[in-house]
Amino acid sequence: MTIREVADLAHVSLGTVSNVLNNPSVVAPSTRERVREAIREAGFVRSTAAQQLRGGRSRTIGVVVLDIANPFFTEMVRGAEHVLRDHGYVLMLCSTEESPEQERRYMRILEEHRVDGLLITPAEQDLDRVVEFAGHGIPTVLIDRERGAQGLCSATVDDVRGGELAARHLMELGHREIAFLNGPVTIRQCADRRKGARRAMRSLGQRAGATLVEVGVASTTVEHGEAAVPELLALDPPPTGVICANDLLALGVLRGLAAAGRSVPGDVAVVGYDDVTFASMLSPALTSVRQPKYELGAAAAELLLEETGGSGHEHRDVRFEPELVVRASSGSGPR
Amino acid sequence: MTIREVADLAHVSLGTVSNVLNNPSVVAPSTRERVREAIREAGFVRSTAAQQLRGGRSRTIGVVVLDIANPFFTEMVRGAEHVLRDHGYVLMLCSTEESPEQERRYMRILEEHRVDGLLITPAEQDLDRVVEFAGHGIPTVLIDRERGAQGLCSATVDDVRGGELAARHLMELGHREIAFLNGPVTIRQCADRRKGARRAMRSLGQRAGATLVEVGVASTTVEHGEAAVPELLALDPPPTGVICANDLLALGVLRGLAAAGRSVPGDVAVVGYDDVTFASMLSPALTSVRQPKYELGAAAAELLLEETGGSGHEHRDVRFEPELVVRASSGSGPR
DNA sequence: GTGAAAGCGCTAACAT
DNA sequence: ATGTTAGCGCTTTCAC
Repeated sequence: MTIREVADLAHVSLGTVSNVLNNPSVVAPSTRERVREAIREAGFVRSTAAQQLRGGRSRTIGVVVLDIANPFFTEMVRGAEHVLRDHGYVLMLCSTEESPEQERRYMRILEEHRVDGLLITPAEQDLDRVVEFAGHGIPTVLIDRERGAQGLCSATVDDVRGGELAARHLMELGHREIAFLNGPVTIRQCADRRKGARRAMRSLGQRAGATLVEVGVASTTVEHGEAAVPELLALDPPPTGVICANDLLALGVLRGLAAAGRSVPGDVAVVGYDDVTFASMLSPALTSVRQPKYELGAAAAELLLEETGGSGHEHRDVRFEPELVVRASSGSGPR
Repeated sequence: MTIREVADLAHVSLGTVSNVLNNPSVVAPSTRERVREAIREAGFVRSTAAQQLRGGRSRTIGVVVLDIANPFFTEMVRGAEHVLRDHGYVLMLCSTEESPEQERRYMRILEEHRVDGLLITPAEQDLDRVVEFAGHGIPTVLIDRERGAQGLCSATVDDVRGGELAARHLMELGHREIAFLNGPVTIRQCADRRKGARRAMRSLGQRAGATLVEVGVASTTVEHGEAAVPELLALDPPPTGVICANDLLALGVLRGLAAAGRSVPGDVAVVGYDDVTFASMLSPALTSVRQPKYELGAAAAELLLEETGGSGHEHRDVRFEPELVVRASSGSGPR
């Protein structure tokens, strides 16, 4: 079904059909109705691809996240979807599962699709690919990653601060042997949270003789968190507190600790990161660093729209502050 | 950057460039290399839109789910993404948030994008729109909704059975006043789970004088679950057990019950549905009806590929069985 | 083995 | 107010 066939059906030219679609006011009311009727009758649906070829816009936004299974990203995507759908965009969602290679593949495909914009939480340490992508003229907004010197926008949460909040909390409770269960530090969030924890360590912990030991896992999932528990427990001296790079890891740790017969917070205090919906309902309720997930996605989408809008856009970073939410899992100090 | 410019750069015709892209073996090795070099140099990225216009395929699959914030759908999408990405497809993800209107809007857009296939968990009761969509020649697979008489494929879990398992469990524990906290019954999952619960009621409960009261909410979210607690508690006689249409609702109920000072399972037993990852770690651990989420998405995607493949495809339903996972929240019977 | 040319469905500039 | 036309970037015959 093409515009051409609709035109024949309504006994007008193809240009007129295009006009009732894009510029109805210039068409005489009677013709307009006739054409609309023909469109309905024919079940005509215009082709975005053809529009795109002609006009250049694909009405499509690429969204690249680290892990669609993580409620953090899910909330973030929801925020972005809400603002973008109101502007007629549809999301091409890509979950890299923290693999730089998968990320490259997806970015390639998104470029082939000529997305009108890109929202990305990069899995890769250096931003060359993303900058290159943006250099091809596609508005790009980083999420959870500062734009740095690059000509990009970003929406971020202060992860260094967040890491600091978590570590400071455990130290103030009296913990001296703290483990940091971290994901790949190629991921900025992981690197920054660690950095913050270390900073808290230096400012508060040094005098007190506190130590921060890092345990790394390949991916920030429940499974990896659970699998890391033996290694955590084998540390010498054993940690009395564990900070997890996100709530998924923390959930795994809670599960692993329970399986190992350790009590939380009695034997080990646990702090997560993200404050996903279910964190407050876990057993024990998880102390976590809250991020404004929905707002982050929405802000990134707004930045993208602004940039797409064109005229006089200036790249900038919208920054949110994390907040420590204290619950049972961090207890009241080591025994 | 077009194929034309690449051709000029490599001093060949545009047709030859197309050949090295789509049919490299027919091009002489030396020319092929020259062209590839030009492609690299020029940073050429082909346009899916143009390919689509010519060839008809968009390399895009529409995925319409009820709620992206629900880990159930997230896992399902992951399953679908894994199989589809290996075939060069990218997903256009649309979350209707259980709104039929939003669903219609999204389906329209997906049709304009000429997606090569559609995976959908319908929010709307009747399938007319979906059938119409499929009638336009777009392979369509229903998820979590039986295909019925329509010429469609589907991947489903036996929700009637699941509802039955949940109700039977509570009755076997001795509960006689059971509430069913349900979402909109326009959603088949909700209707079927209720149906199963009622069936269990008839087969086991009648003699025992058990009753099943339904409380409905507008949307199956944590918030709605929590908000429904007062209504649940105001029931006369008050229920000793609550079955929730999904785990998100159950999580909300758990939270609301805690806020109201009721203990679970002491005062009220709670059963969820989906067995999302965090269900086992809630306090108390949630008894739930497990569904094979990832497999469901993957199976639907496979069906879609099969149908896209064309030749000799026969519509069918891939059916999975739910499984009751008993944990603390359902306790050992009413006191 | 390589090039020329038609046309996919649409928009927008221009002609009537 | 309506019609005509040139291309957007590509694939795919068909000729050379």
